[in-house]
Amino acid sequence: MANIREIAKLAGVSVATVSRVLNHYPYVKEEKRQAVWKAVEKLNYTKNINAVHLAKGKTSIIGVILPYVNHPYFSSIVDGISQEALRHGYHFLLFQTNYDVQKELEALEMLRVKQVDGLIICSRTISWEMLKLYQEDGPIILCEDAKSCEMSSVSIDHYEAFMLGMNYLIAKGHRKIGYCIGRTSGTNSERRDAAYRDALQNIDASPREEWIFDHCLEIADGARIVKALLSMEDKPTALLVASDQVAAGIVLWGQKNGLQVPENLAIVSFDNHPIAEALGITTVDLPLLSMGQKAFQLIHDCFIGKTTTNQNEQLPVRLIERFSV
Amino acid sequence: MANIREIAKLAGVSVATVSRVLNHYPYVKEEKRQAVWKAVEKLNYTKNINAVHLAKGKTSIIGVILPYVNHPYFSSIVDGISQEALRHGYHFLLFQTNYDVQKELEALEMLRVKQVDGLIICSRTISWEMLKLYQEDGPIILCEDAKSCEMSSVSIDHYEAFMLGMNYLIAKGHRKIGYCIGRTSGTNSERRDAAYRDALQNIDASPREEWIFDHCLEIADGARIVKALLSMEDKPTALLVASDQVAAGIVLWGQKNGLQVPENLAIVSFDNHPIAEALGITTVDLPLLSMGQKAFQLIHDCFIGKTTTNQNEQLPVRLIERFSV
DNA sequence: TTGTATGCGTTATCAC
DNA sequence: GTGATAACGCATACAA
Repeated sequence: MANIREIAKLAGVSVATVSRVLNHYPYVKEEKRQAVWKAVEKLNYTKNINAVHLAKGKTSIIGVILPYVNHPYFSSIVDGISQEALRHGYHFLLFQTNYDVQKELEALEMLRVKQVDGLIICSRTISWEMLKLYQEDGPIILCEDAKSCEMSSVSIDHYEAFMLGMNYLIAKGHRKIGYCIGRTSGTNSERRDAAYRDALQNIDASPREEWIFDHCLEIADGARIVKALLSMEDKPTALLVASDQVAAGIVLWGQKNGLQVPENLAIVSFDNHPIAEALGITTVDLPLLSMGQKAFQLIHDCFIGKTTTNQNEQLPVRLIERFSV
Repeated sequence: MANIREIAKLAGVSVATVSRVLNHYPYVKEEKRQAVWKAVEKLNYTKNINAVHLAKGKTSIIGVILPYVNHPYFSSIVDGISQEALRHGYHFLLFQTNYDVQKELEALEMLRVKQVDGLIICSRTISWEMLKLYQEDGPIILCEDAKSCEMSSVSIDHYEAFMLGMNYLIAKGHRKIGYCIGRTSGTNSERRDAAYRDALQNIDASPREEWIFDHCLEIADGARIVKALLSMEDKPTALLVASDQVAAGIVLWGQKNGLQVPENLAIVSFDNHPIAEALGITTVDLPLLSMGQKAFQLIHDCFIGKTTTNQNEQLPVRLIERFSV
């Protein structure tokens, strides 16, 4: 593979001039410019991008940390990041962690070793304290409210979203309300839980731990929820379901097992993915694509020095009324 | 940021020895090894991976080309690639092309400039001829049958899969059969179309172009299909649907509009994603996760020199009988 | 076992 | 405008 020196020799100029031509500098005599391009053509030359990375000390690659790529919630975010990165000539490495701290640490190491210029963390297990150790190695953007820990973030106001759902259910007369969630730990989940409890307190009702269902991620989990509900003596009359996928599962397995939505159980879910529309599920629209785009924009602002302070953006949500309540 | 030279100085050894320690070479005296690690610790040293890439001439990064990341079909494949890459200490860059040839070319360039060591192409628009120009730059694995163009591939036998579905429908007495597909071009789509026509020929039936629905990708497309079917005078009695997502859309929008599955329309779909089980849709299981894993394994075999010839693997499919026929 | 010297392919500085 | 040459940070062949 030809390198810049061979080009220089063939074109009869110095490597510096070749570099200038290749990088579209002004102030190169036209005839030399021509000669360089001719040599490039002739030797079928391409830059070795690793050399560029080394010389420049940056890669134009960002890292994206997420637990699962094969889930609509996260692949929507990735979609947004991807679109925006492409527009700015950036690439991204995907780190699928399955919420394993070891894997999260490995991804963070990529920032230290300069494999990536920055990091977007869609969801995490690792602690904020640990995270902050890597802040000096490059910009990190979190997809959760990180104002209190003094890191940059773009997030959905999950408290507001859950509150919206709760108040809607309450307005429709429900008092026995439970919820389904992917995991109970994590900033976003904790905010949702807080909204749940606050909303119940507002109507002098108390939360019921057995109405809170953990590990709800995909359609198949709906079967488990339905089964659990059916075997309960004192059932909730309504459920907030933190993923349209799970809500769909509940609706569909409910149909088969005599638990009708909304007759026997009201549901408000979250995301507003196509499946919710198809099933007529009332859902809170979460701007996941926008969040991905915004996350990249924030990190890019750091790269170009537009931003030096921590930014914390919140994206609005809205309830979409359909027929599951 | 400290570099290897500073470590060498502080530890009182040469850079070569530092490198040996860092890369776990044998034949380094224990006390020097200790000294090096102590210096590493003290200066909070990390390798600059770009320098490693430059010196080694490789990156341990592969590129993955796909049209959409936010679609279960593709994110399943990515999941497989991701899992397997991680096991072998590789990372991957995702190139979302939206089937845009320009973007596909940009991704291929990453192979030329040594940004990636190899490429997995999940789906493409670009021609085989163009693709072959990049073969000399590194291994390329296609997720489609590429035997005839002499490139490596791991694929699902979509001809067999479609034939399986067709014969099942035919055995159930259907003769008026159409199909839904993501796009009509592409190796995989062409193989499916061939199976469709061959199967009909076997029963002396002829294909009906108006029963072939293009651009079927996600749930929402089901609404369009249902509408089209309802306005047809001469309807098909059965449909092969190349994605569970679309099949789900047809079932759900059909319910709302008086087109019952299977009473008015039989459906066999493909993928065997959770939504198909939830809706009781008879589907052909496609091993997408395995395909992703296998794709990485093939490319890895090239890296370690285990394979020099083109490999063409086919993964088996199986029909899962449920209640949509 | 260890050190020296060189290569990897650019970019960037500085003198002319 | 242009060319030498020094970084960039590491791996490795070769010599000792």
